[in-house]
Amino acid sequence: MVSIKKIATDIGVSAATVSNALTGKGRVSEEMTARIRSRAQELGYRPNNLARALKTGQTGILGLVMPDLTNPLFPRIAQMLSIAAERRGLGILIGDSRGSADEQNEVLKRLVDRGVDGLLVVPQKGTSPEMNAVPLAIINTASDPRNTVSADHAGGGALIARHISDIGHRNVVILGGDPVSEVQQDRISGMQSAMRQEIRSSVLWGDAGVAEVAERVRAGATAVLTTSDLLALRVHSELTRAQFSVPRRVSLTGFDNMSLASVMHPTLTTVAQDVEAIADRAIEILTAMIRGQAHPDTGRTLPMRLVVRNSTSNPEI
Amino acid sequence: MVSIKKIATDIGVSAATVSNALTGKGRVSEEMTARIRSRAQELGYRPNNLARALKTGQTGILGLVMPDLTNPLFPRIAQMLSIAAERRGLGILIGDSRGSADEQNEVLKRLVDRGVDGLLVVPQKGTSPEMNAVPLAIINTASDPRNTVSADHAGGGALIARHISDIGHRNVVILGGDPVSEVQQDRISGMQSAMRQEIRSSVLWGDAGVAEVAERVRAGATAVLTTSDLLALRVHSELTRAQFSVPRRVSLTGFDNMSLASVMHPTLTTVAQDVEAIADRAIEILTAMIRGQAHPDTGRTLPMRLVVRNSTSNPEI
DNA sequence: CGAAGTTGATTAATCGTTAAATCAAGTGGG
DNA sequence: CCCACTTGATTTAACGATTAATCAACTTCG
Repeated sequence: MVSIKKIATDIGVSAATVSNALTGKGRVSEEMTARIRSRAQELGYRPNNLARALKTGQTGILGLVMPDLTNPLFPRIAQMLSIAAERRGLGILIGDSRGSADEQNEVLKRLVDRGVDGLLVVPQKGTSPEMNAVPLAIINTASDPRNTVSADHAGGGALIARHISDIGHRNVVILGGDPVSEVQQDRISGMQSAMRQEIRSSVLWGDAGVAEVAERVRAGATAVLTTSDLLALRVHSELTRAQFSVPRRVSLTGFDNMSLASVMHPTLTTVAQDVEAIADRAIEILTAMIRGQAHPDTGRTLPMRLVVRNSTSNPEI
Repeated sequence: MVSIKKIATDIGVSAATVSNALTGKGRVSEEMTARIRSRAQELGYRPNNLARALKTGQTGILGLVMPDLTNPLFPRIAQMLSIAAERRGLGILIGDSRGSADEQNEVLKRLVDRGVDGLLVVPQKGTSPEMNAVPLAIINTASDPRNTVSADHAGGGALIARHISDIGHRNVVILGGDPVSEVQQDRISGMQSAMRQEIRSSVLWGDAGVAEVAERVRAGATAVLTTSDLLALRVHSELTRAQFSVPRRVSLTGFDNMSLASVMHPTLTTVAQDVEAIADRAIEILTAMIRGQAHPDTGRTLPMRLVVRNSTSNPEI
């Protein structure tokens, strides 16, 4: 490996001068800078980030902790984060917080031990990660607004509910996956708050809820609003089994606009998060915190977008 | 931050002794080791991995490069790799090789610059990553057997084809996503080689292929074998639109056993990769290479498993 | 009892880079 | 012509660990 010292002795100058020339920091003459730069180029010099990090205390690496990569939305977030980080010359070290909240904190510690400058966390449902060794940005939970970047889940719920309400439904079922998830709670309360007074709605949860949906439709519900596309797909199976046609007999909506939403039959009405914007803002806010600055967008949620497809229509009378 | 030196002066011993006591390397008395260990514990000492890495030349970090996280199988691989790595005390730095093969090589370089000890690569379709600075393990492409860990895609194709053939189909359509992908080619050639002589089969590709499937069924095909679950879902939409019932009129199979396979309607017959085993072996082989050893399993593929669900049945006659 | 070996610790160098302090030489001004 | 200032480079120390070499103090044994 070719080091700064090699270049130095090579040109006959001190290591400090080489460092200064390459980083443009100290005082080096134009001419010397040029000579050093070109020699570095020739030798194929690549700075040793470990040594640099040891000295400066900054690794240029962010830790990313996700609860469960099987949720298809998270990989998209991870990818966008990775792109946003790379654009700023930062790397991303991943940690998996499967299992308990304790495990989550363990992973955070491990990442800090590895020298990350900051942490990006999509928290386990219902947990609030703590770490004071380095700055920390939380993604996608609206609960803690200090350092959180999140889609406006409640707003998204409202969009869906207004759509359903606008096209004439008056008796709807809301289905959530897990009441522990604050995200899902936000989505549901958004739905509820946006529905006009005259609409009858009730909330079901989890596997039991999925099993009960057909019953509710039989009892008069004309629309099923779920908190995830995957849940919607499962409901669709149940409805098909029970011989209820979507959207003719019952309208169905998802959440998150995953790839399957445009590919299932019928295609699914849902709301989309602007994942790219979330990732970008998360990195922006975190790097600002690392620099010790406050970021103006901290705590503001990002709007969601209604995507109307073929799984919703007027209720038949 | 509490360093080794702090502990040293604290106890009144040299830094080297502390290092030896903590790592268990040099010669330190039982008693002194105990004292040092407990003091380190008290102070909450955490070794600085950067400093250690600088000296030893090993960071304990592996680079992971994936082509496209939107493919839902990759996140599962990433997660399993992350778990397998963590179990061995290793970290994973991610890089996204979206775009060209050039980009892929850029990412590899960046990771090496950051000091990774080795690289795990799921290559872009049709590319073969090169990097001689550090050991490199390739995942899921059978093309280059030296340092490759892969499911037995051809074997998986054979499993599916044999199943279809066993239950009586004699006229099948094979549908691939992209002929550039060697994985998909392997799957398809596996299907073809396992089908009995008397079976008529033809291969379609991509969007045009999806559009043509219904036509082929109308012309007498009774089964559609695809190279991915997502593709199968799209085909299912087309078939439904064309009023062909699955599996009554036509059987349909996917590949990879993604979560949607068990949740769509009808549930999808497919083949599963043992992702955990692949991840584990990949890490195992890579760490062996890093230690400079050869691993006995290098180049052997891992068997796939047939998962029969409701999308396949006897052809109606 | 002296040579050789063992034990438990210390010293000093090093990994590659950065940064503050220092220094030599040239420049300009009064 | 001398003092103050600027420029361009060097020295030196440090970041936090590891490791080879060294050393003092005991053991052991012929």
